Amino acid sequence: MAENARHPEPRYGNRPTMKDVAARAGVGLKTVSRVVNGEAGVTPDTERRVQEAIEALGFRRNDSARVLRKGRTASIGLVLEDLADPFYGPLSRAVEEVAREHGALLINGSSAEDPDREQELVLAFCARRVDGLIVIPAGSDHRYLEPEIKAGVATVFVDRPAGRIDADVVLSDSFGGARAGVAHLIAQGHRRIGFIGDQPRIHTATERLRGYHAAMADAGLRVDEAWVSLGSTGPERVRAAAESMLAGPAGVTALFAGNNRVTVTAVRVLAGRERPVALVGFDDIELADLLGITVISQDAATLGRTAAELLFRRLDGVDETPARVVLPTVLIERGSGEVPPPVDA
Amino acid sequence: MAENARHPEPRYGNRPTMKDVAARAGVGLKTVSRVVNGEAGVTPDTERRVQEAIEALGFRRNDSARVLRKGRTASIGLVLEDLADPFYGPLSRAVEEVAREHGALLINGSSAEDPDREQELVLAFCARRVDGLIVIPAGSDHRYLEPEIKAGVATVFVDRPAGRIDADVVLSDSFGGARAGVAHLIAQGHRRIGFIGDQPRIHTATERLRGYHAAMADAGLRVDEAWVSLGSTGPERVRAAAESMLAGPAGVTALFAGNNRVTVTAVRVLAGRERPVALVGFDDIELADLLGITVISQDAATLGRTAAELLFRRLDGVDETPARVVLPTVLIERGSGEVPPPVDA
DNA sequence: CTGAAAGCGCTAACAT
DNA sequence: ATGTTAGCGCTTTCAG
Repeated sequence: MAENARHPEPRYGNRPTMKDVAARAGVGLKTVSRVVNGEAGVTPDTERRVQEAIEALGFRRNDSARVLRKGRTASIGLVLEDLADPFYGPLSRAVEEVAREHGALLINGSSAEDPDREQELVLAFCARRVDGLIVIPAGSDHRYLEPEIKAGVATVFVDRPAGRIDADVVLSDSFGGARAGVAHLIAQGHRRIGFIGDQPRIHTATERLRGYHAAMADAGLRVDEAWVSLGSTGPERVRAAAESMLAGPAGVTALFAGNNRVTVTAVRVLAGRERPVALVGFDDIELADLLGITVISQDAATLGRTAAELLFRRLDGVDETPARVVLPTVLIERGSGEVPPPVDA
Repeated sequence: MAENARHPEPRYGNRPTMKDVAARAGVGLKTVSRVVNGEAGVTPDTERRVQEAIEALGFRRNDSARVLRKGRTASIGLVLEDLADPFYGPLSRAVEEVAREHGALLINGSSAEDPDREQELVLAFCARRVDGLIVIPAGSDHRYLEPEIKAGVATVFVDRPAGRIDADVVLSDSFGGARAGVAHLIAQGHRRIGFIGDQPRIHTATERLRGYHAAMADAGLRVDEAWVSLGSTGPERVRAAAESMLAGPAGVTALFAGNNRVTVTAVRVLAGRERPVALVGFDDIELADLLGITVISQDAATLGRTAAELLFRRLDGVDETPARVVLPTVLIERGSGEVPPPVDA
């Protein structure tokens, strides 16, 4: 075995190569390659001998070398915000499923909503020569991707549009969804409605806020600036915002929560109050049915699947102008959004 | 541009290489390599020229070639059951975080609880020459991994032990957790307690069932076989199992749910009944606090982090005998588990 | 049906 | 400080 311990590092990853298999099977290198890749033109007998050598040696083709030669890696990269967020799990899974159908693997990365980290991940993926990229943007300037896209890396943005670059994008109808949700509250008789959303640099946050304003304007309702709060979706901030909006006799009688994180905290805050306050949240949540939470639902899995399908269409050579797909949202009435305002409000 | 359209396929991925950069900067290939990798021994002036060429050409190092030479890919593979399951998102994220600290990327795959698919994913990861592997086993025979492990692929199993192979494993204390949960119900006065769990081929399911039996035995309680049901965690099956256990005057007065999927359905079933039934579930769930669900909580993120740290310790050359880490669970009382049995039971 | 030779883009080892 | 050469393990090309 260790006949010649010359190598400074024994390279414990000293795996057998096609050359080794060829030597053992007494055939040429190319024949092994043919067998491994199921190419035609090998005698059953030769094939058997090669297979035996493969088994005996525990050979496994080195895809790095293969990639180097072929140019394609059969892998795609997905950069999202946080895999631990229940919104992104299903999205990622849907992307994986489509990738699998196309024989590709998925490399995942969480940007933690940090533009630098997004870029770092994207470029690392590009260095690995992923065939395509699905990005949920954290930053607002994606010009750094230009050379990559020019070099042929298919790219699709999801959930939020790319900044300063023209590329495919798949979105949920944040504007329309929020507008419908707020209109629903107005239809219950509410006139003082609060909006708590994510940081204003996040596209969906401002779109949903736009929807809120549109619905209020549609109904001819005034918006007090104290009713609107954008910022971190951390529990402390959301709790403070909600309590401030609800305070006093002229406090809001209904809340619109800008995303699932906000909804969760809002539910906790409202659960502790005697007077019922109406609530509609953007994004569905597990067990929201049992808690009776009315939501504007968007389908994360469909978002992911749509993006992935678009990506693979590009990889298959479709060369249309960048698409902008907007997926509809659905209002699901479960009770919390159907609470009327107090009679004395 | 297209001065010479000789190539049959224009290979739109015709990216610049170090050679191109070298030519443009008027330096040798190795100098470019030095600059790209931040190695010492380059004049500031030379470095600047190289950097300019890199910018101008949009060069990005091809890590496939690098990997081929260096032997390590700085990537690890994670095979889990389903990324869309709220239990695995945080686990995956924790693994990613540790990988990131070690400069490695994470490749994800969902086995969908299918042993063949697990193997397929694992072997695909190995072909990509991941440095290490974290596997949540779907199958019960992992001998197919022997050549890989022998070849130096560090491997850690999580959530369930590997089958027929000796390797590191990180588990939650399923047995102890279930035993404590059931003991808690017994302490409330329950004597007829049902157990609904996952398929018996899943290790955690049988371990939790063992815990159930242990707690019952500890209290000298008889177990009616009609009180135990293992199988799919799909809502229909769980609902049927729960309703059958609850039926009749001698039905169970309390339920122990074997995992988060089961708990969710159990909560829905119990919500529709007039007589209160106690419930303790294994795994915490978002919003369980608002719903007052008592659970045995296990920490998915810690599970993932522990496994990843173990993996990287192996990659750093630590060569101890395989470890078996068992993480404790915590009983969180929220109300549903503190309901006493009806007085007439 | 089979194999030898070239080369994918990079890094290691050795010049200069 | 910089360049040259060889070769990682595979696929491609072309010759037997």
